[in-house]
Amino acid sequence: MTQTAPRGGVPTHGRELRARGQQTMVRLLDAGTRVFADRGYHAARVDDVVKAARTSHGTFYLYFASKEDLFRAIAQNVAAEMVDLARELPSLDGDGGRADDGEFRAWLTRFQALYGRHGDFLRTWTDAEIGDGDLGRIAQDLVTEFSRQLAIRVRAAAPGLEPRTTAFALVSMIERTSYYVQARQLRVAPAAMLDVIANVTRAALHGQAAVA
Amino acid sequence: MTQTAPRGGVPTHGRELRARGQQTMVRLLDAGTRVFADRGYHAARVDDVVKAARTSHGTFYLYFASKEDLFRAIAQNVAAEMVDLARELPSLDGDGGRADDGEFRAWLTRFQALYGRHGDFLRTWTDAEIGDGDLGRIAQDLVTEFSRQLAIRVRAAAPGLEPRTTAFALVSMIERTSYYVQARQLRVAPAAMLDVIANVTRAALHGQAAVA
Amino acid sequence: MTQTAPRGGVPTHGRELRARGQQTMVRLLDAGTRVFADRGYHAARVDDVVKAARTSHGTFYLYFASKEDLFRAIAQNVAAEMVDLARELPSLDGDGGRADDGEFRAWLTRFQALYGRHGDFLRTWTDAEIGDGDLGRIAQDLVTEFSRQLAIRVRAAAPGLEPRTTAFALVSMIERTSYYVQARQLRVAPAAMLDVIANVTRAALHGQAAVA
Amino acid sequence: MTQTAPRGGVPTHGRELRARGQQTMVRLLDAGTRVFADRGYHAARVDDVVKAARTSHGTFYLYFASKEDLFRAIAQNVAAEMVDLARELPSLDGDGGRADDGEFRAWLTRFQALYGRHGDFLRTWTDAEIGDGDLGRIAQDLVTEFSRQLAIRVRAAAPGLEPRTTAFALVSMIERTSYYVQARQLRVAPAAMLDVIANVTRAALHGQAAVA
DNA sequence: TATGAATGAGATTTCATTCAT
DNA sequence: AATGAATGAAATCTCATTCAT
Repeated sequence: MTQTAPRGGVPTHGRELRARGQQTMVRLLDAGTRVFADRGYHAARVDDVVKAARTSHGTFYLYFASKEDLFRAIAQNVAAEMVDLARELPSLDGDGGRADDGEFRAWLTRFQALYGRHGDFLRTWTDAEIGDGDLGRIAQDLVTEFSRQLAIRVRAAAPGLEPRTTAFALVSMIERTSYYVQARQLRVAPAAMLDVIANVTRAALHGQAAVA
Repeated sequence: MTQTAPRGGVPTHGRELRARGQQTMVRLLDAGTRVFADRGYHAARVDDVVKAARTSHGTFYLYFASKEDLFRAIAQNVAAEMVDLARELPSLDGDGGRADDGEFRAWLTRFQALYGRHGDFLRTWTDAEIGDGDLGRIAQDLVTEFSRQLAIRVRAAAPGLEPRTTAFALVSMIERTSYYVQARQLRVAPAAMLDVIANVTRAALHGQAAVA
Repeated sequence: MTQTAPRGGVPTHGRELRARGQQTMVRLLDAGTRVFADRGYHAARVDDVVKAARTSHGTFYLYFASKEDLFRAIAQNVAAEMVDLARELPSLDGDGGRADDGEFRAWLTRFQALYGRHGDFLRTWTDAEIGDGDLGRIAQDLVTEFSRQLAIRVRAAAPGLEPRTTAFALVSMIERTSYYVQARQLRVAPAAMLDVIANVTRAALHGQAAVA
Repeated sequence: MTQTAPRGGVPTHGRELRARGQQTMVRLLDAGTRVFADRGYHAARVDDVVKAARTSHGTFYLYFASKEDLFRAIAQNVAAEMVDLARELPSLDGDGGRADDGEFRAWLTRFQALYGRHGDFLRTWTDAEIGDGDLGRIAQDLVTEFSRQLAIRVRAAAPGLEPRTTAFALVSMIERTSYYVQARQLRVAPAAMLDVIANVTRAALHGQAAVA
């Protein structure tokens, strides 16, 4: 409080780590992912994390400056994975037929799988985000990049549409359905959901009525 | 943003309320809505609420059993308003032309307005929800009812489609775009968003390509 | 950490207090004075203070924002008392004889008494002071005011001397001897110390050799 | 400010030190002096010390049993230097004129220089001292020896005075003014301060009024 | 019906010291 | 002789809830 001098144990952002250190850090990240997913950001205790990682409080703060810092680190990893996937969105061109549909469906499958892996964590994002600029920015960048990538495909596939807004609507649909499915808020089989998303997307871009 | 009818907010001990008590309760509900919207569920302090309501801690617990109880009361009011709106969804029939489009767009406008009023509060829902069954149920019921109402319209309008899943996808899109627009995560004019949603919906149901 | 909103329980600086509150605050100030004096600033635990005041942690933070805040409050009280005393310094004029000596010696007696009452606390000041601007300022103001008051008397009594520096040297002597006597670092009777200080002061101002 | 002769700093296990070990120990003593001076005893982190000495925690505890042990080692060195100086106090005899004044003033200059070198460290002494017998003794011994040496000179120079108490008052003045000047609590040029101290001392011993 | 005061369990974070290599 | 990693006891502070009037 009174202290302004730099803290003793500076958390590892850039510190060189030996094998043992690497291991501990991974254990903490894994434990954090699990605990945040299980309890949510606020209910998660640093104590839960260190217990899950079989280490001590002191060690935790050797690697992360705070609970928030750990969350941010995990969030960044997850966000990076998702951005990578967004960049691999296939073209949505085609004659309005099913030419490229297969690729898009394959991509949606991968998206659902990724969301399945990270969904529990992602659901806690809003919980953590409140009142914090840094975290909000990561989330916003993620949505923005997703929309941007999709907008590029929309522009190419359906020149008559306003690409940014359309992409944004589709991203919202894709993300939110995954969220709800993951959260089991509605009993819908992922495969059925995928069909519908693909159909709605095709219809939106090419005016092709979906077939059940 | 401002609460008027204290529907759902049952006083702690089931007491009958005189005029003065009514007033205090409304002040607390209003204050709670504001404070939760501003800070989120966890960051909101009971102290903030009682200060905003110009009353005391003691009084707070005369009307609500806990902070969560207050949140639930507000959430129920908001959910009820939204369910009311969901039930007024117009038919989505038509010849695939724009016959009923006007009504749907009018409804979307109302939805956006309602979301504009309650959005800040709704965004904190996830924050509060984690780890709590009771609150989760209100949210789930809301989504379920929305989907159910929309599914009814879908069944009538596009018999070839799987109504539940389709409705679910559209609800996701409508809700999430509103969320993002409200949260200003993407700069899109509400009107433009409305156009796109209406078009995507029409395309999804009637295979009519959207026109910018 | 994430929180920027004002805290719930704002400490009492200006808050109106009822009788009970007044009592509690006084109990905390008394307890703090005792505990700081006994253990020093760093070794003193908030827990010690609340135990001594027969109250709880929560209550403590209702009245003081932090341990430092409590220290500052006590320090200000003590400083104010000492400044009051400084302002009552008698004139040091005289024919070089003992005309005004009596008054000065009476004042020194009062100073020693005051230092006797607050000395244990004052000794911890340096301990607390490190790295904190606010506290340093109070201490500096105290020394400055003491020197200023004494310089006024010196200017009148011995026009040939540089008043500020001389006053400063005398204040140093007065303060430090009291400190050492209080801390029992040297076994000297307060009365003997007083004689010497009075003699040195007279000699310094009027060139009158002291008589044992 | 920089430590050279590691007098007093006994290695933890009484080991004999090779050249490399000597070097490391000196680096730690130097670093400790700097860090304690900068931050004070409590705020100084062992981590700060090892960083400043470009070594590790493990190594630190190879040379010193604890943080306090390091402080004590440094304190002993400083105290020894000051005691050496105290023993070189010149005679304060004289005919009451300025015969020996020059020597005393030269000594004061050396004192000020020494205080200038070690003052930042000395100021933290009180900070560390609280609640610890061992450290307190070093400080007490230092003051005692200073007073003793000065008392010898007083006894010779002014037989009519009570030597111990008078010496004690003068030591207090000399020490405390140096402290304040060093801490820049009052803007006084060291040279002006020296003049005043010499004058007050002469007046106290020989009843010779000071001349500005 | 209202309120100021009090509570205390529990959370985060720090850091001197020890361990294993 | 040296070191990076780990430890865990202990400290400060928070805040939903209850109490006494």
